[in-house]
Amino acid sequence: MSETDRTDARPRTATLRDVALLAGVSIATASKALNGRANVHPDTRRRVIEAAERISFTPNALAQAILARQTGTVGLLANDLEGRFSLPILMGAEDAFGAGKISAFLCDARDDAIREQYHLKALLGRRVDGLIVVGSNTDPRKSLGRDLPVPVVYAYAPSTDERDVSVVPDNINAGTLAIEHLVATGRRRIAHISGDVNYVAARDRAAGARTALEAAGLELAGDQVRFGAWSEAWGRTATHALLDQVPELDAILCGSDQIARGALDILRDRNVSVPSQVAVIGFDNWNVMTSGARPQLTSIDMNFELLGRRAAQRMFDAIDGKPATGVETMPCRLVVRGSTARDL
Amino acid sequence: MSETDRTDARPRTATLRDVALLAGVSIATASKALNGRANVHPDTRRRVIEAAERISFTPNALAQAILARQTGTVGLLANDLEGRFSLPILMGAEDAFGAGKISAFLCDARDDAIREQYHLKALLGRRVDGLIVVGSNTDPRKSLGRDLPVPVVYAYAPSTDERDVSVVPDNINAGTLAIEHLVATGRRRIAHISGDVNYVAARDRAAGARTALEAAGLELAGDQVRFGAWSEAWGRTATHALLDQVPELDAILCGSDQIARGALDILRDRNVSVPSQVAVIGFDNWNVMTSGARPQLTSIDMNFELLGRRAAQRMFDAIDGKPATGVETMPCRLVVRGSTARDL
DNA sequence: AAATCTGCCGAAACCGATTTCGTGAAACTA
DNA sequence: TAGTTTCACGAAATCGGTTTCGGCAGATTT
Repeated sequence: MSETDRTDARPRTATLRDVALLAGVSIATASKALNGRANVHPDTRRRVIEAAERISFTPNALAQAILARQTGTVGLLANDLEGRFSLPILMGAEDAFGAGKISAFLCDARDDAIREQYHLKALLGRRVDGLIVVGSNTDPRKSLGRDLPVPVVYAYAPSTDERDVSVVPDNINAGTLAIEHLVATGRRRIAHISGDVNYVAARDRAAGARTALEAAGLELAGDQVRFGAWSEAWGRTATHALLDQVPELDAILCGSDQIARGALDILRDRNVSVPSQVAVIGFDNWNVMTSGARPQLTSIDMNFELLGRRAAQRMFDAIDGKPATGVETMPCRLVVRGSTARDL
Repeated sequence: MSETDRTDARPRTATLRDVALLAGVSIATASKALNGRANVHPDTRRRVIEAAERISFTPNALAQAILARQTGTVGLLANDLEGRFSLPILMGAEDAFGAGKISAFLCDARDDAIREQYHLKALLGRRVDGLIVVGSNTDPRKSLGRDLPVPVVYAYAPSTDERDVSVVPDNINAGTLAIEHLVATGRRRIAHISGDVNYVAARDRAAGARTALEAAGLELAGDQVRFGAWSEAWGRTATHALLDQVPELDAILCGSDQIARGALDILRDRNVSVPSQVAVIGFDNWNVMTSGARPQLTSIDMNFELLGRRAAQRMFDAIDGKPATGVETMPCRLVVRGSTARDL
């Protein structure tokens, strides 16, 4: 104990050689004993294991990796500064990796192609077994290329190259889910405020909503989707205009939780009761937005953890066996709260 | 090109040996040529470099690390599921690591000691050069121990062991900054709503605020700090009670941006004008909270990136040279927006 | 007693790099 | 021309593990 006390003289980490020496066996035998290989006498094995514990030996994963040609690491190449998507995805991936034989490098390229290439190079140098690329939004993004030495899975934002593997949330389904919920709770005059029309996510959600409306024999209140920005401010602006134009509406489908927060604020300002007069629903199920709202906000959860798990799964499939191709969409999930449920 | 087309037969990654063979030199010479070592003929060097590019050779960082006894990796052991703190800290650390010679493993222990030990073991096995431990709140946390083979820096949450190195935001200073700003803008009857009193952050901010109030010769409006929860709901509840008890107040210091959002909502409900009648200020400067508020919310930024940079710095100091000890506090930063500035 | 089998162990090769040191040829000096 | 220096290069050791293969006891068979 006294020899580890000096903070300024870190002792060399124990090596297998040290274990072997201490146990009085060869390095080869020590290795076999610790890895549960056959043809080691029980007594010998016990001695080796004790020796290893005594000097708290931890096998050098680098040395193992260089032999096995597998590092047990993956690279997570993210572009969303906030980690809004990449962190849940990382969690999901970590779960999928199982008991944790795998560690993840997290890099943020900040939507900069140069930085991305840079990190890519670094990750390949570290011989990651695979890569998960997380976009900053659901718009398709440029492929990293098809001649990489490791499998790549694109999560959240699909690759533009159809031969790549992509896993994305099903925004169309999300729009449908939202409308179906509103219709099921008796709403008939439903308006739609969304974010930037240049985003595929905005258009897909709108498309899904339109389909569901048609299926229910309804028309969109206010004639058209009001595209704008992904902000509370836009939610407020649009809701004002909407209420002026369509005073009789009984539900607002909002393209994001933030837009929904804006809508809720204006409804309250104008003494429109939620949910009794008007229901409000958002997308993303971002806890910080939904739980603080008055009333709490019903939202469509994009299932990022599921997305991450699936992406990890796809990576493994590619690593050992047959790689898939194409874009796989993952279902979303309705989370009902006070802004749509009259009896909550 | 045709040989890399087959997706199901990944070619072995190029090795230095391949480069040497292709350039017609020995492995040793190839290494020297690529690393800019002396005593290599210019022509030879050129040949080697060309060969390396031809087969897009990337040196195996694992092999390098095993020799150098330095992996160029660090472990980030986080506990905040949302990544609210650990991600900015990771960014700051990445910046501090310079041109990117260093990659970071991100692990989330989810505030579970078992999981933490597990990840710790894995990271040590991968021979990280150092560890940064990020807590889920600013309360002191248990040390990982003093007999680890690598330096550890605790960020956001300090270690309970004073011999460890910790870098935390200066919550006392944050409270002072907030009050000074309110006083400087002419506020005199300032109330304080904060979060869970069990959190050191809440108490420290309150202490800093009290000091600044006394320095200005003021007393807290409403007699005492109203501790509660870190939520919008508590912000609303407390603001209601506060306005009933102290109708003449002209500023509310809120323990977090979320509490501040709640306060703003109630002020608006009760037709109290912000900032002309009452100023509101929050902590954390969480963009999603501040920018959507009406008016936009003045807040104290805890400088997480700076924190991360400093933590990384401390780690390097410990790696090569003299390790520091004790808790270092980092200054915070006032960000003025419409909720306190009459002319914004 | 000789021949065969079995179980346990260690020597050595290997992974992919870096670095030290020795060797041979060319270029210099005397 | 003989002796010395300089330069370019390669053989080999090294890092920390895993795995193959051969050898040597001791036990079993004939």
